[in-house]
Amino acid sequence: MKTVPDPGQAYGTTARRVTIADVSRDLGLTKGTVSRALNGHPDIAPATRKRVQDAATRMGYNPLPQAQAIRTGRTRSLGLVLQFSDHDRQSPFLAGFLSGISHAASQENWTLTVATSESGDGTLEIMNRLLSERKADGFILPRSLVNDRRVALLLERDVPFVLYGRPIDPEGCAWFDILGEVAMCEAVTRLAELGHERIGFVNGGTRFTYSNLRRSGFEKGMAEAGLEVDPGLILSDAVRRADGAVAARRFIEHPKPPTAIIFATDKAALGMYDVVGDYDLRIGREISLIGYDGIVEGTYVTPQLTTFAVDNRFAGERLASLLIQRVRGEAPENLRETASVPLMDRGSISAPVVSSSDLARLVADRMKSNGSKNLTGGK
Amino acid sequence: MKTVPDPGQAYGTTARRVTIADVSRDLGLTKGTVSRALNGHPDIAPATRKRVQDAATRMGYNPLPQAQAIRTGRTRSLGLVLQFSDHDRQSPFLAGFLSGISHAASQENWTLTVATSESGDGTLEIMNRLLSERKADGFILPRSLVNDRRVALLLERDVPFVLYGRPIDPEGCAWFDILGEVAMCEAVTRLAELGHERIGFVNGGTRFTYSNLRRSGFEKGMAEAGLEVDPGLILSDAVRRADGAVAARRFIEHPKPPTAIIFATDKAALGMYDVVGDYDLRIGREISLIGYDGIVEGTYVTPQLTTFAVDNRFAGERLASLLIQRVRGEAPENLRETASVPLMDRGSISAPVVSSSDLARLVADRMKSNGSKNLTGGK
DNA sequence: AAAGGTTCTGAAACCGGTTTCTGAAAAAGC
DNA sequence: GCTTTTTCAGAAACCGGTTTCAGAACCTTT
Repeated sequence: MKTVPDPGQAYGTTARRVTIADVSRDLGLTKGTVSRALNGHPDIAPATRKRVQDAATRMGYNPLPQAQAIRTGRTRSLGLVLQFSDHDRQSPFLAGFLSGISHAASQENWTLTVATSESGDGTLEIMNRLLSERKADGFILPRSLVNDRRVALLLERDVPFVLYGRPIDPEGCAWFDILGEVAMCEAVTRLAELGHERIGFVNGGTRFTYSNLRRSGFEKGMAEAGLEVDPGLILSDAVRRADGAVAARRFIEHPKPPTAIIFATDKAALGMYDVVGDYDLRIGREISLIGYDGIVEGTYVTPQLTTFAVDNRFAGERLASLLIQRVRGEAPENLRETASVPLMDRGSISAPVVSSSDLARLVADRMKSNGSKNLTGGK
Repeated sequence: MKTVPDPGQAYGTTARRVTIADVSRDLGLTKGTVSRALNGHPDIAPATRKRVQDAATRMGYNPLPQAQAIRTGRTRSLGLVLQFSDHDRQSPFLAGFLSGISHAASQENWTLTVATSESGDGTLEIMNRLLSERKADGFILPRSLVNDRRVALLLERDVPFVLYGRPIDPEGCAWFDILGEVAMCEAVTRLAELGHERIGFVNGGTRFTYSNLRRSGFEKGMAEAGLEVDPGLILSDAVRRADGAVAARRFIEHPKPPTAIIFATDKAALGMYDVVGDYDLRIGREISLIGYDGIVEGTYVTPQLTTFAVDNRFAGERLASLLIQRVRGEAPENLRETASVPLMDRGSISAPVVSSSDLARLVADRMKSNGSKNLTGGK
């Protein structure tokens, strides 16, 4: 016959954990009274509550989350489902984000359950599983989508959640977000101050809610600087490095090329480094470049990428804190925060050294002399 | 008075989950019998077991992990405590690693609990907390250390764990590891075939068990190639980019400089790109360079870094699978796996274009003409 | 001073499982 | 054919909590 380890000390020599029965016995009260005292029920006399709390502290009592969960349905754990599409398999932002979440969660004695998926359906499926197994009391949803099925699912099932990124429809949603539109506006202002007049904008994925915001920020900046927005100098859906490279070529070969380009994501911005060599252009000289995200790869290129340094650790902390409040019953309307993000000039912008028309001439000459495509770069 | 939601449908309109009582009622058996049947107890008749299993499947019954946990102490979740030292706050390997773990865990209906810490003490503390709250049945320990207090703790408490990286003392340990020593050996062989004779080695952190292995692999490769190991061409404890930069300078300014350098980590290797310009040297021409890890940053430098492409997703999958087996009772001796790692030549190596002595002359000339330090690079 | 309200704690059921203990029926032994 | 053993399912306790319900003791009110 199998010997079954005493679950109280499932792990070898570990001291048996102190249970609510121990506390109640010690005080001469019943389990129920102790439970109600610790959980703040109003029908416990203040003096009794104090006695119980003191005893719990003294005896080192901590309720076992699982035991609570079977009755309450709550286990004090945050759910995070990361969706790695084929591209961004490597999200360097993760480490900071996770440590932010985990840090804030620890403060309140919560934990973090992480799952990953490869598709939207997979994400919904795994969320359902985590819910049915009660492995998550609520979810942090990274990257708000324009049409976000996660939100639909969670709203319908009345499960708490917090978005990283503002949703289209705020109804029932709590969120933390970074003011990307302010950043984009500031980027334009900065470039305009340097003397740029033709500024291109390469937006990110239109399925994300951030892209509309960033675009409007760009347009606001242009308006404030008194510059005209040329629709031909706006592209979108560039999320990968290769996308950025393609966009960069489009702009560089434009009849009236921009002297500065703003990218809504660093990854796309980095694609530009892959192609400028083909045109004998230097970033931060003939053509200026501003990204957004602050990923570390931006420090490996020359000149380093000027960008907005998003603090993902902070974002993680705030999201975790907001979600915990949400699970505890706070209304979503009271759980909405935004933060600004600082511009970090690392050398990829400068005052324009050539005008747009001179730039066009330079490029034309270069392309003629190059003839066929012994060009590097591209995908 | 607070209305308390029926825990069976804690989340709004969700259908009530089917419990073991539902199944037993349906079959006309008792809860105990159903439980024993599903858990493979030998005292259940095969026919009965089949009936129960079929009914469970048909009715969509899944036991609630928390309810099981309070008796068994197991909750089917893997623990992962990530320790981010001040440096490597950004570990790009994370995404793949996590998705590997999570994927393998999902297969078996397990989940992953992630926590982070900033120090060794913090790591032990959070592991203790996760254990006492039964949020983890066992742990995946990234980065085996020479003196690993996590292992000591878990062995003492008899908690299952799996190491990423072979430990010094195998007693009681299960692990997955990549044969870094074979890689280092192969790196030497490759460089020797190209004609290099003076090869430098910049090792990683000596607190990690991998560093001894990689160094011995380097030495084995040198011996096989019939090359002499110059102790002056071996450095260690280079883990950050800046460390790599310092090491690179040391080697370049060596009286008999190496024509090729092998770094035990990509991050350190990338530091070399920051300094070669100061000496008018070109990587992949006057000086060859091989890294190890396969981090994406290696593709942003020119020429791209030749390195060993570690498959962290695969590692995560194996580790999760091994840990699950370990929790289920398999002996650690049977849970030890290693894998090899392919060399990925992306352009930072070539046959030597100058000899070591010519290289020394080049560097000397350059440094003379440079005089004071208007050098970039450094920290 | 009696009636009616409050306040607070105990007792017991409950959550969804697992495990122990017991005994009836079936199989095996002689 | 009767005893002994084995097989297998039921009954009930248990895990560590939470929640409901009932009632004693104390306050008000009239």
